[in-house]
Amino acid sequence: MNYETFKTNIAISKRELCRVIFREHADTIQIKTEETVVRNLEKIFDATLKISNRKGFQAMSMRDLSRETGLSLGALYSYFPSKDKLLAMLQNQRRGVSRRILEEQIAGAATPWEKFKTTVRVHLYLSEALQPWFYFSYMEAKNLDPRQQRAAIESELFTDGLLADILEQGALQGHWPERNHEISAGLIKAMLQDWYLKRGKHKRRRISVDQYAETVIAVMGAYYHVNTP
Amino acid sequence: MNYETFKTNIAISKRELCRVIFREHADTIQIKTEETVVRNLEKIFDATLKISNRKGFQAMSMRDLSRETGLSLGALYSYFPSKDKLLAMLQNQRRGVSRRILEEQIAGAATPWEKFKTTVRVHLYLSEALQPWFYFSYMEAKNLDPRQQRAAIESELFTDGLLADILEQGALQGHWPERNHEISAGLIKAMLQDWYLKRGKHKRRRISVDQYAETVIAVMGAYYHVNTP
DNA sequence: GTCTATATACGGATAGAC
DNA sequence: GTCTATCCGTATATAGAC
Repeated sequence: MNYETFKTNIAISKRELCRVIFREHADTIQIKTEETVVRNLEKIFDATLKISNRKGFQAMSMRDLSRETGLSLGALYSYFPSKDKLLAMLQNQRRGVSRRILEEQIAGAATPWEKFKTTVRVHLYLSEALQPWFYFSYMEAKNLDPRQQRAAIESELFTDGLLADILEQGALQGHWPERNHEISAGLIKAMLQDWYLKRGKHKRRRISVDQYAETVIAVMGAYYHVNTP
Repeated sequence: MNYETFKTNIAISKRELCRVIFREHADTIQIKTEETVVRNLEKIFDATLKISNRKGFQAMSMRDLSRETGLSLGALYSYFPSKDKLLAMLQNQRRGVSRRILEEQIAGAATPWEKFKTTVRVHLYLSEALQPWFYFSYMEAKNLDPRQQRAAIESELFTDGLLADILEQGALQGHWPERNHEISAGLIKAMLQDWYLKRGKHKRRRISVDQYAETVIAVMGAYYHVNTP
């Protein structure tokens, strides 16, 4: 698998994400025509991510958002009840989709090493396809209310746990030596997150997501004594 | 070297940092008695980091800061001319100190591998000693004005360059094989930054900074075929 | 040096016309 | 569905007393 095949197979369009969000928030969204809502939600989310990722969600005023989307203040408020809820809408959905795709893809891998490589690649590919969403949910996590902050932390620990379990499995099955798999998982996660946190840097250096994935795999392969070509 | 010895040898007290900041900003600080300024700056910085690292610098109001420091709004404004300048004061100083200490320590190491290990350890030890400052300057970098944002990016690239140079040197001297050292340096940096970005997680898992340092060194040692005990 | 009181602007959010 | 006009709270920053 590489990024190209992933993109065509998965097709997680922003459009689709917006449609899901609309269905889940039909109660708080005042407009009822699905096509209109999806079209405008996409505009709103794009604009929010664009402005927030430059100067922070708190620093983005509703007037900024109005200017960027071309919608009036009043119109904006018929798509979400408050600025805080807008934040929550953006945060939750991305996590659910990522988790589902990640689990589906891992299930298709046979050995622990295959599972490991799949996790690394799929995580990177997801964050590549939805970079502004990933960046946003990392940087704005602390602006959530306590309840949702717990959800964000749990989600962080979920990937860590996934990776640690795979590494543990491989050690139990004798594919590689024992290590502190919890620390390893944390280090891998750090490398995966750096891909979307420093996107500008990687772009400037002309590093492709596939090249990055293979390097992360090679580094951990060496540490776990897995022979890689 | 371990964290204990580092801490006693270096003694980068917050107090000292505040004193340097005072001297550099003597023109904009209205109060002139050094002892008073240093004492209050320490209170102000501690409070700013505490509040900002919880809910973000933008979300911290001057009234929050007044409450936390015990100083009135009026008093606060005699220590800095605007909230933005306060942000800048916090950002700049930390970088200068870190860079100086890092370069001093690396100069004392003989081989590329020793230099590498020193860089990893010193970076982690610095961020351990000044965790709130490191976290803050990472998370709030985007709130700086463009001029200072460039300085922050340069500082990011400086550590990357330092690491890449060391790795390059080692390859040239035949200590290890050729690799894409630029990517390697980025991955290492990501692991180093994760230490202060996810401090809560590491604390909960009872991972010590020394244990973390040795794991990062072991991982990259394996990738670069360096024999580690 | 530090305080209280206040000027002034800008923020989120809503009402009601079209 | 979308707009304009506006309410009202809270923000940063300053003036001037002590």
